[in-house]
Amino acid sequence: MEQKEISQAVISRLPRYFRYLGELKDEGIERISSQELSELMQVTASQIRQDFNNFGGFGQQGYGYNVEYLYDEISKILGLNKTHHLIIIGAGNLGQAIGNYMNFERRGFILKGLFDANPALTGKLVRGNAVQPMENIEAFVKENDIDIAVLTIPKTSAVSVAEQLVSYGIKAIWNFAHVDLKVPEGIQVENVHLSDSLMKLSYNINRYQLGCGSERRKMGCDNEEQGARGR
Amino acid sequence: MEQKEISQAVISRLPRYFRYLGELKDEGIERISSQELSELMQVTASQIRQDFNNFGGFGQQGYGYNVEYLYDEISKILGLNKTHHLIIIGAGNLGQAIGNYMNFERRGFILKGLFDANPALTGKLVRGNAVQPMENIEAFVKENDIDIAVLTIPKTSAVSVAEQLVSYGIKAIWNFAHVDLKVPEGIQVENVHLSDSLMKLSYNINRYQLGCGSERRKMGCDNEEQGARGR
DNA sequence: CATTATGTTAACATTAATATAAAATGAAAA
DNA sequence: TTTTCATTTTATATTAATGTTAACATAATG
Repeated sequence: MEQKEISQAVISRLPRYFRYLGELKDEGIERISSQELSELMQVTASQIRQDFNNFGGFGQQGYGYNVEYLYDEISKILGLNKTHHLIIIGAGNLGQAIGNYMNFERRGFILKGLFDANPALTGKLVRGNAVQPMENIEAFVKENDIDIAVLTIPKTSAVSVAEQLVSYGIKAIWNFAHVDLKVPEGIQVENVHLSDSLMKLSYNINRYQLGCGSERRKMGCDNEEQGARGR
Repeated sequence: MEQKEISQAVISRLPRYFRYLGELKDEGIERISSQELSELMQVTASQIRQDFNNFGGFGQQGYGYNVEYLYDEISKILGLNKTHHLIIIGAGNLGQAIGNYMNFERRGFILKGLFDANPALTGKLVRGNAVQPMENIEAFVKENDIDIAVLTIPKTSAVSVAEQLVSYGIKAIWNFAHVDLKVPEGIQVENVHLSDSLMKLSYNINRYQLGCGSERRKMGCDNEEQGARGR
């Protein structure tokens, strides 16, 4: 049957295709060619075709791609036709923000509960869910068929909490803690390291300001000063 | 001088190195070899050496890398020795969360102000900063030497607000709005598309559950049903 | 002087871009 | 109406570029 593993590079691009296709669909556009989509999204047409082809070719020669069909297929590939139940561990600012922001519901990600170690937060309502103490997690996960845990706690406790969650049967962790989690094979982790992202931005600002942006090399761009290295 | 462009793949790894080196430093570790770091970080030693070498070689043969020196160098490469002034546009849940979370201050990212179109939020204090109306942005940016704008507003207004920010002289945008911004050459944009990240997680859950995880192919893994394609 | 461990070159693997081939469309001609 | 045919546009194969890992030669250590 020869089904090859699809690279994460491709997967990472799917949500963006999905977003654009959703917009096209909303505009009532029925069909689109890789060429048109290419201009819209600023990626090469060939990459678009290659990406879609990984999953078996959704287009038709001479016609292009049917927007709605393609949208639905990508939706299935991403597993958005299934419902996921999630809980938020850490009901601080970020946890609450994510809880309240639950636009995700539309895509099948249903928030079922929030937990926090701080007793002051217990009972606080976030989008209709009362924050619970950490002790409740185990029973709650087992009783409510929870797939995904959102980790919005400080890094100091993140590793051990993640371990516990896994032992309770959680299948995936959306990790906002600034630490690398160690999980067994088969448990999915998606990291959102905000500070890493900000540092990358900082690098690019810095780099561009040194005149070494995307333009040709200029003299004096090399800002390495020769300092004592080694010890 | 032959300074080659460093790929974003490398840059993306720097913050993680930086994090590990910071931890080592805090533990009082003075030196480390690429081999040791490799085991700690679960990447190949050769990649570590290759990455560091992009910037001119921070180690010494027979010795390894001096933790503190390397930490400082990466810090400089990432531009963390410079101060950046930032403002948050959109003081909703997410904007407030980021504002409050300002651990970033330690790295030179100083929050100077928040802005929101909703008058109900005007005056609300977030980490000591009163939320201001959008009309104030222009003057504020010019008077306070603002580098970075954090965009935590709905996608409907994000594009036009980004354009305005650029016209006011902003150099970089940390974009949390779920839309692609169009900015002129030289303006840096770093996107944090949370829903994309969640969809990627969903894909991987789904994929693994079909038994097609990282293990060998199994029969019946192919869940493509042959539907009508084209129109 | 043997060992350690980097820097660097070379091999390999992956990803993206380009070129070619084939299928379907849609319009014009029979 | 049917058929032909040029055009559109995908799918596939090929080539090029990029990124990663391995190998090795060299320098410093102890």
